[in-house]
Amino acid sequence: MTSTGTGSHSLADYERPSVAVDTAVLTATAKALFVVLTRFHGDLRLPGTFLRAGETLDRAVRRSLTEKVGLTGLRPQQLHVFDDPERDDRGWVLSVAHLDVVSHESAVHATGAEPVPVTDLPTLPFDHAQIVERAVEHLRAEYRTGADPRRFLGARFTLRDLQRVHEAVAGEPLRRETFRKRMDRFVLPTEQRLEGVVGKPPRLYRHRREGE
Amino acid sequence: MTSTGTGSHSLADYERPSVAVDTAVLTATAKALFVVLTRFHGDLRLPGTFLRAGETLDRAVRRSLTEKVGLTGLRPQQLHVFDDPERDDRGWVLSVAHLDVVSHESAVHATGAEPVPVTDLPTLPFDHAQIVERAVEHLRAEYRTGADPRRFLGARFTLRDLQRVHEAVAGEPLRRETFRKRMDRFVLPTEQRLEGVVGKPPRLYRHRREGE
DNA sequence: ACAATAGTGTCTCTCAGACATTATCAA
DNA sequence: TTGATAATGTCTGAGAGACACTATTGT
Repeated sequence: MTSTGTGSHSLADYERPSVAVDTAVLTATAKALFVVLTRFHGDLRLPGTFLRAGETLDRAVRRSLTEKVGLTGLRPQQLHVFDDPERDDRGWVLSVAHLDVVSHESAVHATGAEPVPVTDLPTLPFDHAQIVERAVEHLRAEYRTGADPRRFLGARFTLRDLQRVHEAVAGEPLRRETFRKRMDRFVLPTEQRLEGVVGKPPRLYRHRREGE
Repeated sequence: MTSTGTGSHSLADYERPSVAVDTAVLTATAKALFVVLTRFHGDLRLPGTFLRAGETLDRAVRRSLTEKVGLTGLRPQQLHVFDDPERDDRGWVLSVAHLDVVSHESAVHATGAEPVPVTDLPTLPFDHAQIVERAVEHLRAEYRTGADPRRFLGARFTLRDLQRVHEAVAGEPLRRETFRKRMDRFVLPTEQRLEGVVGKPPRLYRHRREGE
């Protein structure tokens, strides 16, 4: 909107909700997808905070991640607003759910962060379980559209490593040959190979640039 | 969330934003997609309102549509939260953008509603142009997944009419034979035909039910 | 007869899935 | 030499796009 209809109303006429942000920070290893939880009064939950005056949602998310789990430099993305008036017994609180992604190493080393496999979640408060579910589904949709849109891997990578990222995101094994063919559109082979490994040395690939 | 971190804070410690809802109500004719605008102080804009205490976003959207454009019985869907602290010079106002859909007839007859083709929008205030853009993109994505997910058409319809709906949503002409084959998964032919028309009388189709 | 619309058939292309084969390393 | 991994080739089936053809009506 923002129209009050007649103009006779002012913003002060309406009771205002508290607005919080809660973020599912996902990481991927070769074996599974993890979500970063943090401990509050002994229980695990998603990191979150209240939105402050003059602050954007994006900034509130990044501030909460810095404060709660010591993670920075991220690209939060909105997922959904949870708006049940009864969802928080302390009062009227809307929560804007977000998704973000970090490398697994950052998550493991961050103080206050406890990465947990998304397939093995503890009981979470509020709508946090739904948020994780939406975040995973969103990430899966993203990874159906490209090689490594969230850049879990570096500039050069083997197709095997890329496949393991996709398997972690998808939560199921993928056929090797089909996967390679599907990635053909998104990656280009380089002349480099990874040396000193068992088996034929794998070629390193890079992301395909605009119209290559 | 909603975690305050230490527990020493209460909800009252934080300034709270006003929260509004703004809705892009879309309609489709054989020729184009329309969005329902309403006039406020002489200018066109999307219908919207402020969220009230104890109200869900969904209810606020439906209330605003009833009040502003006389439309009811809809299924609003969240699109995005617009959160620029400076977006409304009356104060700190978040807007939760929504999408909804009505038949073109309802929109034309509704008092206060002015349907405008989405390809020919006037200048809109706030983020309303972005909201329309997101709504159209969302509707297009929906119509790529089924025959008539938003039920612009009735229980029985010709494939020609269905194609026209899809063309209005997509904003471009579609190939007839390809379209028919694609719809094969979603619709079933009935024995009825539409009589009294020029050319071979078209068969009426219906939506395919669970596992037909 | 003719124009107009509905509906079907065929061919090609692309892509996914499944299977087989070749290539190149370490141990 | 053997085991492990990388990379390629081939076949089949599904679906999209393009084109041609038949069917059935009103005028």
